[in-house]
Amino acid sequence: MENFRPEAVPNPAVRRLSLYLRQLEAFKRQDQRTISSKQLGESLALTDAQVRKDLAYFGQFGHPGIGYRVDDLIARVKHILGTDKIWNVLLVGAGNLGLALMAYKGFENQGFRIVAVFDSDPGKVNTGRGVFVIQPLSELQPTIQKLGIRLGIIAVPADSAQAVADQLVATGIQGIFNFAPVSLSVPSHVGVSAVDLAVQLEQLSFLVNIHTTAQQQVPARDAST
Amino acid sequence: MENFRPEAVPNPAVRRLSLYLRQLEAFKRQDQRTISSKQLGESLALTDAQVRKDLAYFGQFGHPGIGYRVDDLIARVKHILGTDKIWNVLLVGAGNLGLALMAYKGFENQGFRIVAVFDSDPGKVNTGRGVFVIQPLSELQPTIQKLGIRLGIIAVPADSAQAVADQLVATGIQGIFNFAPVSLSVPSHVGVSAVDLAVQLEQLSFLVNIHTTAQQQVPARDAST
DNA sequence: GGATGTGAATGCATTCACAGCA
DNA sequence: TGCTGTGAATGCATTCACATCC
Repeated sequence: MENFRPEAVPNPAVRRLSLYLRQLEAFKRQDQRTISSKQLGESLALTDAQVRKDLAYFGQFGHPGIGYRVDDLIARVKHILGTDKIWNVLLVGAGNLGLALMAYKGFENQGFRIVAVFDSDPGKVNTGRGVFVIQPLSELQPTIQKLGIRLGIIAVPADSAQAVADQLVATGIQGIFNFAPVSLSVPSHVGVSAVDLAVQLEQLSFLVNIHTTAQQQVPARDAST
Repeated sequence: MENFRPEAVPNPAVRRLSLYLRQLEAFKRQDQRTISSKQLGESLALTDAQVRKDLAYFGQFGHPGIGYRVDDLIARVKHILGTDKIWNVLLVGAGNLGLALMAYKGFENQGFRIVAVFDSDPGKVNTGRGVFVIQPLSELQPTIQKLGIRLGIIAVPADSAQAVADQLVATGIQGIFNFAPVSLSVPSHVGVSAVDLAVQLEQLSFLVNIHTTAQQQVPARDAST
């Protein structure tokens, strides 16, 4: 088995591993058996050296003169990322976002299965949403134990997110996927991954503003058609 | 006005600027008039030096011996990020995710207003979804010009995302907020910000796996209570 | 005294360039 | 020859530490 020291792997390399996996699956769909670091890099606008170094953090997967065997690399990357098996996941928050997440097919494809849904609103509890029955938060602990849940998704408003996180941590959950626009504080043994729409929107706004401003510096001499 | 060279600003600093803004608004709600880099940093688990350096990339906003005036800094950061005015935004894709985005109040609060919704499915076109009427993609160009839209959100399946991006670029859109799990390729004058659930999930899975593995190295001697 | 802004020093990530293997 | 894996060199971001100002 590949053996690597996680603390020696740069964070950006782990991010890119996900991108490699997706490209590899695309290449596989096109029946490509083998791929070079150059090809894989070009498909993602990265250098070949970057690709090789990233993969080498995790083990020796390539074959000099040949490249990487696509099937093999997919399997290895999935194993490294932990997506070679099913994760049972719970969802807290059955608002608009929660509903969209319940309906989202992508989770299942990636090996993440939402198996329980919770909401603090008594009006929502025990109503069915698709295949899910919404439970009260008091059921967190027994449900987690019964179903062997290790990951939780937080899709509640900002002001209750930290409280929900605390509850999840108390039940022994190991990872939190946070959609609320706040930085959660959790013990170091709990993993957190966040989707922060506010931050992303502001980044986009900043990017566009820069371009617009740069344009203004070269006053818009209309040279069209 | 503050004047900074965008190319001299590290990307991570721009990300953190968004976080600073959110904290500043929280401090303002608690009627705090002034804040030091130390306070601001602690609230986000960053060092004071980091905060000062980040802000200094954009101008001189602080007062030695005093700190930063909260109101003032909020206004300046908003101006830098470009969220001190309303952005008209269009949305392509009226599936589950699109519906959630239409219902999401956070956009409006941040100064992003969805003013038009498009979908390629003829069965959805001209149906109303809340306050929105879904238009066919053929209406992109005229709508963008009529409403002065500069940003587009892509909430369509992976296999049509690049085609939609190409159409948006062709209409002269300046920024794209991409929810589809693909790396879009667009000209360099078009800004892209992406939310990639697949990548985020895999990061979380990786994080949790590391902790689990580390735990296994010290075999679970139960020392509870 | 209490705080900012910033050059200098450190640390981390990427790129280079090449030895070595199929 | 073609390609990987990797030490060495570079480049970028963070942290330190201090001159400066209210």
